[in-house]
Amino acid sequence: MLSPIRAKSFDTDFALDGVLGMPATCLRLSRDEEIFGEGEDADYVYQVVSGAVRTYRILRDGRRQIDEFHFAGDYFGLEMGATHRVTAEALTDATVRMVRRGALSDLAAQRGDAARAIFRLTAEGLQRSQDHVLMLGRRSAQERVVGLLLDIAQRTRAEAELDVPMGRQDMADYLGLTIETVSRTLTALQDEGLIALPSVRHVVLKDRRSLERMTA
Amino acid sequence: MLSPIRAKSFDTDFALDGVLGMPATCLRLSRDEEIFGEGEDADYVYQVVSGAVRTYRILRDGRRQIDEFHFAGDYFGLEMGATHRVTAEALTDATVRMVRRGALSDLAAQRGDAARAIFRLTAEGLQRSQDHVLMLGRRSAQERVVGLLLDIAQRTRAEAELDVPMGRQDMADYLGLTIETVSRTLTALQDEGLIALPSVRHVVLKDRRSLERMTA
DNA sequence: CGGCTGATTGAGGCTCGTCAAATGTCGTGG
DNA sequence: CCACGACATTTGACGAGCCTCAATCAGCCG
Repeated sequence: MLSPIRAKSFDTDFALDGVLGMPATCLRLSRDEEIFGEGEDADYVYQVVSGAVRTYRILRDGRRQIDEFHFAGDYFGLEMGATHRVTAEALTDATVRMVRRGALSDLAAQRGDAARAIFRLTAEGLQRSQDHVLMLGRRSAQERVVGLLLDIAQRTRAEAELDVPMGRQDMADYLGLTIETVSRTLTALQDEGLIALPSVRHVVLKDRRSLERMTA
Repeated sequence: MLSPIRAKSFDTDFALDGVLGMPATCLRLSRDEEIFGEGEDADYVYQVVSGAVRTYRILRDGRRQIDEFHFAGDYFGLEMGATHRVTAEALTDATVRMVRRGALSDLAAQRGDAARAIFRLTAEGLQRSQDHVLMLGRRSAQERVVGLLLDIAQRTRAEAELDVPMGRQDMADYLGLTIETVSRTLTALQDEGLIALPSVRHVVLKDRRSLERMTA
């Protein structure tokens, strides 16, 4: 349901990898470790090397909305503005590369392809966010859960069996649901024969055609 | 609740107005007239001159999600990719300027400030979309309606009394609610003394402080 | 003054949230 | 290897919030 950004971003990756690949500092993170916080100065841009990352915001009363999950190869933290608008944390043990924002804008000023690559990443983020809006505004709990599973499958290049790197609470906070509704929805999908749940963090898509029809 | 993009985009407006101001074709539209459709070739970029515009997507079964409302000065239709991902229609009678996408990318290639301006517009769109996600994922009907009213007030530079340019169905489809819930919520806000509704498309913010506290 | 469209109000139902309890999972230490 | 404890997930019962369907009302234009 969410847009297949990876297929389209090969040259993006290529253009930026020249930058982010070389002088980048690598961070090793353990699960739930914070990478940056909402409101902090945005000095760096990041790329997931391995593992996965969540970015989120919280309301005063504690309600949390996960903005996006970031998988290997994805960039994050490249919002405009001097400060981060979201908090970023490792979803699992992970390693990320970071580049100084200044280095990136220097590069963008020198090389048009790099500037275009950064622009494209931002535009793809916008598309993903718009898909997210559609999901939250107009889809049922079941459609949302299915949409997330298919999105994870696509972004992690999984076939039938997929590895869900986040817990139920993370899924709920991404989908605008509660943990109980996510759990119930997954067992309902299992009962309907659409998926199997060999373990909590593994899902088998047993009828991908039907699942995809639900999210169209 | 939504981000105050206008305050930050003065130089953006300035940089692009040089382009969009001169060789632009102007379209006069009457209410509900389509500007472009989802899936059509994205040949132009647009700016609202007067009136307002909605962009939206619809699911197969007719559910509609309004992506964004665009007011005077706002740009729209500048997604990457060859085709439009949303449909754009005039919310009211409106006039919009349009520039060929090719002209814009030529300019961006020549002038760094123009490229940066376009990038900034996209990044601001992303921020707005993220705010929308938070609203749809984690806010109650009342909080959503209040958020929209305050957003309209801000973007149209209204003080206490504001002009709501869209009907209840548009509000509902932006907020992920039904028309009845929007209507009931507005009368509830009126009963609580937080707003007044002198007419269907006019709202008076009677207690802005309380309203703002609801959306923080 | 009708007639049309859009908004409001009402009654009832369904989906999802809340609260609570049971069950499962995993790491740690015996 | 097993037992234990901490934590995550699942399940259940119930309620709230929002949706659906339907009727009424308000505004607007001929």
